[in-house]
Amino acid sequence: MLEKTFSPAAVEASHYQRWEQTGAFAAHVDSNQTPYTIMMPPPNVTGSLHMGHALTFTLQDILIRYQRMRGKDALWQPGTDHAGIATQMVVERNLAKEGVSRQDLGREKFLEKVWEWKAESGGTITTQLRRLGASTDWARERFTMDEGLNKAVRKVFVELYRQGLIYRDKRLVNWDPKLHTAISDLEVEQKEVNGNLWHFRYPIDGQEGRYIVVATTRPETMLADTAVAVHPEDERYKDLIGKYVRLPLVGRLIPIVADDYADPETGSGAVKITPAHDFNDFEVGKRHRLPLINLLDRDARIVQTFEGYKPDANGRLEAFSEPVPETYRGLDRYEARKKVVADLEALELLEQIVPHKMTQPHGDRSGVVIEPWLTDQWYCDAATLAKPAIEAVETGKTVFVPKNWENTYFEWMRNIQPWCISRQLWWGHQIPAWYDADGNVFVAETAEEAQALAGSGVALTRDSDVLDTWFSSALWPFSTLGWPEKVPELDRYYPGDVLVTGFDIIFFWVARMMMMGIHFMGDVPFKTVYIHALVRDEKGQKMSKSKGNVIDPLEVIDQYGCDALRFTLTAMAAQGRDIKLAVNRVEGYRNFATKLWNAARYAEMNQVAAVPGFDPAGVKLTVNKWIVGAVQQAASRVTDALDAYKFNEAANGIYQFAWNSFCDWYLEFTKPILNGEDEAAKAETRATTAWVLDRILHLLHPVMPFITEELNEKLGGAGQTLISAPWPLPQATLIDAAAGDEMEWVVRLISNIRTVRSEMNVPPSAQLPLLLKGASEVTRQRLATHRDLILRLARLSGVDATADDAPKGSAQAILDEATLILPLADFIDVEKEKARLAKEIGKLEQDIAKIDAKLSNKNFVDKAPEEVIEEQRDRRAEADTVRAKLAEALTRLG
RNA sequence: GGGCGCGUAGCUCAGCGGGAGAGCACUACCUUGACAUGGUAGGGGUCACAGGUUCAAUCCCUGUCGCGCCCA
Repeated sequence: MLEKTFSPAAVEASHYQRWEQTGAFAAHVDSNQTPYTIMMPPPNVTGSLHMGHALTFTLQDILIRYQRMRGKDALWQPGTDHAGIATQMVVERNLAKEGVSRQDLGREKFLEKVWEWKAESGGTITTQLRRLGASTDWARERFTMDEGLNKAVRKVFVELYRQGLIYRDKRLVNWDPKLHTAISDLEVEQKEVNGNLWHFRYPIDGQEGRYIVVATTRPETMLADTAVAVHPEDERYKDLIGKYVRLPLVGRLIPIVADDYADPETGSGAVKITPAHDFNDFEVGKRHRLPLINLLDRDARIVQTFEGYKPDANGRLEAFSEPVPETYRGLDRYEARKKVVADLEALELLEQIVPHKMTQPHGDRSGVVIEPWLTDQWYCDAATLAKPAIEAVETGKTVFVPKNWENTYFEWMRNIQPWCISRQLWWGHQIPAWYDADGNVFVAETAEEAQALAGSGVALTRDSDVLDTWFSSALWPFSTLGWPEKVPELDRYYPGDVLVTGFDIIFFWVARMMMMGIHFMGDVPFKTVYIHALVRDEKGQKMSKSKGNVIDPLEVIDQYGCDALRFTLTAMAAQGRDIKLAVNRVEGYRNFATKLWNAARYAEMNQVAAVPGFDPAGVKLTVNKWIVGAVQQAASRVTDALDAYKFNEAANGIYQFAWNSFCDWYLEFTKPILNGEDEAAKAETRATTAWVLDRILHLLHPVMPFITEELNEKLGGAGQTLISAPWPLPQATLIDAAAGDEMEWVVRLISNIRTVRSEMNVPPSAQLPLLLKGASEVTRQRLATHRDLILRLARLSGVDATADDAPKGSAQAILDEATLILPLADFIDVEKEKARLAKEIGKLEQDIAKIDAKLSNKNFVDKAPEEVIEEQRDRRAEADTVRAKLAEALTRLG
């Protein structure tokens, strides 16, 4: 006997363990079944499960469980990402508690510490994934720093280098002065801040007393100015183009150049150019072949000596150096700013300070202001790799769902910049490049090969930098399968079927997997990209620790059960809309689990048990034919929804069937049968009930795996675990339309009587007789068939057809051709019943008037399709019949 | 500034050319032999606003207002 309520905590762990131990999650590379692959976006190894994970992994798990039940050889490839900066920071923070820095340890010892940390704490997220019910093939779990994946990374790097798609370049990068590494554009967050535009007077060389005013948001960079730019059409400055300025504080002579970049509307219209410290200025510098002067060190402090680079006629850079005015050396960038402003003011070269709103780049990990900085870095020629990746989406080889995300993808891919792939970190894939004493570079997969390239005896030093974490993530769809080894998994599981992820990662990851997958595998990495929503709090705000509005999925699971959380996220996962999650929604769906549990409990109490060999096509009773057909409709709704990634429709489809059809009506309909004497009918009904319940468990299993598996086991489910059971495909032949009509009529009859009773305040305990006037033969037949359940559910003492008019003091209602008469003189308040009928009639008259307006419109009758006109006529006739009968009933009340 | 999306019942959201829907909340009644984490019935919406297309617009188009996100 089942307990009165379902206790998720008691069964979740044991079912999960059993699934995992019996190999239910495993893909079978030798199987004859069609493969179905989902590559799990590897969560950050430092991470712990948040609501966004809960959503994305629930949806992936639903797809995998569904396709597994459809008979596919399902591979859900799990793993974690080594997350370069994040992991290095975590380990450094731990070391700092012992007063040790990574520099104290040295690279090798530090990396040992990272691996130690990974062994101890790196399993947090995968343990939590198990609590979510994720049915991934754990035996195949990979880590982006695995030896195998490292091999893939080295091979890819070397091949791209040899193809000229990876190169070393001196360019401006986004430099994080706190973490001491370059970061990619995507790791930079633009934030609006209140700043100033400082207007400075720069003296024109050779024209005593004449100045040009430049406006800047970053005064300190003036020390490294190498030009002033004005717009070529700007009348104010036309005569100054080609002249020189004597840079204050430094004394450097710099040209005034004409460039469209100078906006006559902004500031003074003249802009100082610092090519080594601003991305726009860098481009201006290139156009005018200006020298680049580096002003800052890796901490964003003023250098001791300016390092300059002067382009020659071929654009090659030639190094030079210049002294830095002594008083600025070693100053932090903000101290330098104050001093520059103060010094210029003292020289009466500060014209004005205008408050100015601007956007400032911040490192997404460190939070500090990012410095554009001139360094040597490795770049990947993303523009070339992007071309076939764009084409693959244009031609539909890869499809985005919902489709509008293609725009985001195209927008970024068509304007893609060179991808800076080197990072000045220790934790990550070290770049497979070696240098000789002269700085010549040798790129090879191993030190031995590099040595061979350089020639024996040449002393080589390996590049100390590592690759951007996303470089290894980009290979995930094939590196996890064993590439570059030629293993059967590659043929079988590549390309994957669908990638499920949030839109925030389209650039970081989806785009890069597309580029690498197509380049190295010759095919797209996945056929579909399903982009789901972000989970927000109930007010629509992003969940964040600082706001304190975080809902912890594990706490929700503890409180309401994993199934309730999964169902909630699924039911709210409508395409194209963020999920605003409120805990009371979870409670509501927990109640659904309870409802299902109790339906099963009821079934058990009534000796309902699966009948081997039960044939749903062979049932005789109308009520059973009806529910068998309704199961098909539910199965079809759920199946179609899952195939179209409409997760919310799938959840609602099974919810409505289980609760509103099966529990609310079928179980109530069949109570008189189960309590009756007809043994054949009882047996058929028990068998049908067991079968329907079993179908519900199947259809619900992908969304609510635990309760369904538990009930399947408790009810004896044919000795098979649900996770491995076949999916209930809808069978149209099992739908009996006549049975459907008949039971729907019964539902309407009962609902009608209940409404009248309720509105007339008839006590629920009172049993009333029902008379039907004008009932057709079909209606009489139906009445006879379902007499018992109608009496029970409508709380009637009897039901009979009659030819007589309603007795005095009757309440009346209309059901198709028949008038329902409830003689309730003892209860009825005639005035109230009159009012009730009048209200009904009023509603119908409004409907009729609306339809009449349409039908009398000549344009409508001429132009609307015939079936629409016909439908309106039918609706009018029906409404009019009911209205007439109600009017008659009203008259009879006197 | 460019792009994407959203404004439908008190709340959270489906629907998307021909009868306004769900869950939660609310009101009334009900401890009826599965379930009060329940049952039955009910109230509640000029589908943001203004134009246009159409026989017909919550739905398509244009604009306005408000909100969110992404990119510069």
